[in-house]
Amino acid sequence: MATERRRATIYDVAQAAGVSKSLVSLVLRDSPSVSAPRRAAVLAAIKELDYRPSQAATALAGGTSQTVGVVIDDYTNAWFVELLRGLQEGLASAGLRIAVSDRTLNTHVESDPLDGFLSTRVEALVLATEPTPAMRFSSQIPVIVVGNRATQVPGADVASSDDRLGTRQAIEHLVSLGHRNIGHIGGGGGSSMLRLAGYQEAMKAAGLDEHVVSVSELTTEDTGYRCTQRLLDEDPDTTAILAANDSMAMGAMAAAQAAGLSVPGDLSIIGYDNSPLSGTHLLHLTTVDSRNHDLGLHVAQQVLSRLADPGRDAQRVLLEPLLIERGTCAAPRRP
Amino acid sequence: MATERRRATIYDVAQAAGVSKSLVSLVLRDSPSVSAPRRAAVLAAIKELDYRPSQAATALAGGTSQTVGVVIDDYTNAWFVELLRGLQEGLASAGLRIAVSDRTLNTHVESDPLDGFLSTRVEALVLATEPTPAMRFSSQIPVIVVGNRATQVPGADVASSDDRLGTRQAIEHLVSLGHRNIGHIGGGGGSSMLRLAGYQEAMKAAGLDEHVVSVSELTTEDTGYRCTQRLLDEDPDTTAILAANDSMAMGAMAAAQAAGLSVPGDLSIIGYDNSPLSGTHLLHLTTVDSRNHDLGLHVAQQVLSRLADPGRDAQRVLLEPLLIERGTCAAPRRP
DNA sequence: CTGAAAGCGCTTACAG
DNA sequence: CTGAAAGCGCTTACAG
Repeated sequence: MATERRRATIYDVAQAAGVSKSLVSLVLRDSPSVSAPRRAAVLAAIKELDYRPSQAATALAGGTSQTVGVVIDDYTNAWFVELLRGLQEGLASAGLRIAVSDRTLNTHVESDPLDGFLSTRVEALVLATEPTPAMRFSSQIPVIVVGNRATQVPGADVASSDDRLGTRQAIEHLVSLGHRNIGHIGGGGGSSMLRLAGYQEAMKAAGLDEHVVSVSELTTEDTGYRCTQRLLDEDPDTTAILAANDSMAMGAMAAAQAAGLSVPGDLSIIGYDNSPLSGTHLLHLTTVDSRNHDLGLHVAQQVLSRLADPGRDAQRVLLEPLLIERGTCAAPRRP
Repeated sequence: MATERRRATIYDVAQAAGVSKSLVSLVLRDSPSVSAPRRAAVLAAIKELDYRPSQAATALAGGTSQTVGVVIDDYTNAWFVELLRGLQEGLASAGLRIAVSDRTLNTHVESDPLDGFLSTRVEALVLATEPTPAMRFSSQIPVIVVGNRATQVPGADVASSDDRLGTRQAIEHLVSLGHRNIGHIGGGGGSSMLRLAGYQEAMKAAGLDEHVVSVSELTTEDTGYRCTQRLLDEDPDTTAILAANDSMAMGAMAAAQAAGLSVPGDLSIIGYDNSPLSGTHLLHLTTVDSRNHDLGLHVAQQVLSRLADPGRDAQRVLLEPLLIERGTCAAPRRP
């Protein structure tokens, strides 16, 4: 029944509750200046009519979308999930919702995911991706860049994990186990460069020779496999490998297996990201946790403080990563 | 410069282009009844002013959001990615965009992701998740259920892959290799039940005894590991395992490894989903492809045809899955 | 094509 | 608290 009836509006609710339209609006926005009985009457009418405020009308009349746009690279990248969760948690109390745009998903449709967000009039823009030229000049709205990026966005806040420190910790762990022949496999991008730098610093500090292999910009399981093959080929005495991320570490494990090397007996491996993958029985991978959930929470704070004070100086948040010891590291057989 | 200026509206564009407001509106919606020179003038003004139509105003005035809401379980589930891509491709030509809501993400915030979508006035709802009670009565708007679900939504279209056929194909493949002791590990949910049924049918058809192990509703790597341990414990003569999905298959590989069994030498394993995981060097897993991209395309067609003809009968689409042969199956050592 | 007008469903003061 | 009013930025006929 009532299938053909049009959607209930605020007028219908007011009429059903026997109050004014303004009062309904006040109840909707949780105004304290509404008496309990009237509030109850309005809520009852809302429920009765299955009324839901039109987001379009609310946004247009209120002049605010109450939405934060988030651009990510690709849904398949697991680190976004925890980031989004933290971000949403931190924003929810302020009544802000998030809208997510996958860059690869939109690539065939719009020139830039930014377009949609600007039409939506998002309150702020969170870029968990390498900023495109258009994103560098988004002006008007607050921008928070998440992660270590090659491109700078003028005036934007930045929040990231201290990738350089993370790989330094990983190398120190391997060195403390007695490893001296430690290779690094990596790819391109801002994070990869910092992780490489941390590796180099720590190796230098320990008085050890570097051995870095990279076969492409990508940091996939396949490139990890190929990098490891080359690394083991170039230096068969390698006893440990630090990968730029868990996917590459997974590839390293496959290459070790193919070479007849046991992990961690013959070869120790450390990943990066503490992805769901790394916690599996099959990998049980020692890795570095970037604390993406915490990062999301910090980003939420940056969004809120920026909205409260649009004129404030740009902030930088740098989180300390955590080494997660699991089963892929051991003392080398031949130190 | 122009930092403090308010956003350009359709009035500003009209004025800058020296035309009427109505004409701008026509250009925005690609009306053919606009002369080339005027259209060019309007487009130039739009570019000049960096004008972007307000989505809220467009939706409110036009009475249509041009948005399709998609509810998924969890961003970490890789099969959604291809589904979303196909869906978006199929919807883009009709000018429809998609909005995605992650159920676990929203669980702490709204009672139901449906609320947000109804406020947005989405044109249609795509449920790639087990429908909640609220979703069963969404009424008014078209609903398309994707995947094999335990719950029915009255009047909704359904699109899914033929899971039962998929596991049947998998078992037939194992049988043709000479396996007779084939176990199945699974969990709960609509897909799992159908995959189980396909296993049972094929085993029966081949005159073989079933051996099914399930330790929980979940179909994770961990449950796959534990199911396999139990299965091997209950029947050490098992030569092949069919898992309800790739994650469980990964757990099976870990359990085989822990038990000192080589894959596929001692034990053949087949997964399901053809996830990115299954294609890695480390797994190189034989699996079944559900053709999720195609599924997304079909769902898009269902959305469009339903919007074109709201009164049409509910449709069912059932896609034939594809067995992907990789490296985890071989003839059994002891047939 | 133009131009004036009404309306989409809300929010926001504001006088009572 | 109410009630009438203006306005958010568009779309949609409609007379010219």
